[in-house]
Amino acid sequence: MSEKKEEVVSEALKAEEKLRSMWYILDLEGRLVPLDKFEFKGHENLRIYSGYEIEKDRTVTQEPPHISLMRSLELVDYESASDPGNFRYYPKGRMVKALLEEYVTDMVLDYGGMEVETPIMYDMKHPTLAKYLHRFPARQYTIEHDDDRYFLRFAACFGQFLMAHDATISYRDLPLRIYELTKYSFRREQRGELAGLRRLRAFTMPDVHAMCRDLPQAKKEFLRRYKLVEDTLTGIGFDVNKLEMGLRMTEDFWKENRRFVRSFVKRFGKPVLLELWKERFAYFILKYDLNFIDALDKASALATDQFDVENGERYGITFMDEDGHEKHPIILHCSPSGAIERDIYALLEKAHMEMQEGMRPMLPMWLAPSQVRMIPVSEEHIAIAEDYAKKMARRRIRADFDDRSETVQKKIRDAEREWIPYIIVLGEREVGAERVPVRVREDGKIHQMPLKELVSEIKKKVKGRPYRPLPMPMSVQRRPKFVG
RNA sequence: GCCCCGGUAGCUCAGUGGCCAGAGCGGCAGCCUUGUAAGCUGUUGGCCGCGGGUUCGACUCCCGCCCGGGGCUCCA
Repeated sequence: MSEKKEEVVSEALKAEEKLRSMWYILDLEGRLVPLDKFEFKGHENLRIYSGYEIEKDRTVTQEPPHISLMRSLELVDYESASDPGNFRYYPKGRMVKALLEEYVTDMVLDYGGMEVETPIMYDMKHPTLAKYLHRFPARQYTIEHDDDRYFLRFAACFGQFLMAHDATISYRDLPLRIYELTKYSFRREQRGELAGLRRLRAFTMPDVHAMCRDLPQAKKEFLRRYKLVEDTLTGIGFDVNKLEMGLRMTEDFWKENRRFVRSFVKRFGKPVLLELWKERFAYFILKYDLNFIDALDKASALATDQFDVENGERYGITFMDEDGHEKHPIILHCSPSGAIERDIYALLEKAHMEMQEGMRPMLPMWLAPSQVRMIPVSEEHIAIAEDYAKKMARRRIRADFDDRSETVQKKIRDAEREWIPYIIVLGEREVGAERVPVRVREDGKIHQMPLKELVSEIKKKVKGRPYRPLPMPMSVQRRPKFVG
């Protein structure tokens, strides 16, 4: 091969390959238990996450259930005209994603994050970045233009650090919290690692950094951020108690901060997988991630936070301390929800698992593309259905009406297949009636109630979450089919 | 990236080394005027993933590529 294309493989990638580390379970009593000694009974997901699974019979190797769901619900789809791992979002999917983006952003702003926006591509020759590239275990997309070579960011760190480098910061400003929702972060993952929405090459990641004065302040901030993580994941619709924590740190950090680490695990409330490194090979000395276990027993990280002791110096980020000396901050890197796409993946997988348990699969109420479907019994009732839908829309509820010339049964079936939480059939009996028959997906029963009551029930369920209007026409008749 | 499996209509899928490649769903047209998970009839619709090769003849066999899934690995 005369013109072999040199691939930029970061040193961190190579370093990781020969990394020496030890694995334990750190339990609630603060004991370090080697994996083969830990009693996993009652901690099945931790066993799966730890990779300590005894050969399970998986004769059927199947594709993750969220893949057919993301398509059949018309949320997301492959785009074969792009690079693999770059997806298209249909109107409903865009709405779900936008709501998640807004929600996570709201949470971070509440926490005190200052939202910024930075470029998505950077000069490979930039001295600071070139070094950082080699500290991050990811493959880049590169863009060449004449003699210049750029890479697409794989996280929000670059822009924020360069910004912080130029800022004048006093110790009084710390912890300094900077936030960006990267749309997108790009990582050119190995082809075989891509899987539906679980692992992409372009993804949307909220990234909050906190510049801290010293280790004690960083530890305090770290715990505050853990609350942000917990609240965000819970607010999205996850049960944090069902996630598994991976904690990684250097042996030195463990030795010097045992009490802190133990109390953190206690705070989490379950035993965690702990990886100890003999020496620091990465830019961080501690990191954790919260992992979701999907329908096929695959684990993938959602939220994460890290203690970075290297980039303050590498990027020349300084603050003026009380003693009049310039110092480098410790930087915490956190994604409170993990990638937004991955949240969608996890929500779909969760719904699938619930379906297997005999429940009707649903998205959280605030994310349901259509929350209420009005079904007129015959043509004469379309007007009332439309009227009711509009009434609800005025109360910021996503309601629509099925004005197609189909049987009531067919329309109900279709609404159920869309996972619509509430279905109301409207006919002669409902004209001028006080109450309407609401078919509630959650319990599968029909509840007679005034529209008003349904409005307040929905309001209660979506409280504190952002709102977006119906992402398509209110008339079901007037909607294209994006999939099948 | 490597190994294995797959790609046929918008969707799900059947099919054969050779006459015009099939079904269901969907779309469209008409009928029906519907009461809590699929009403009836008709009709439309296919570079059989792309390129090359073998062959009298390829959707079918071979090679390469692209796309998807699984495994290895890895992460948000």
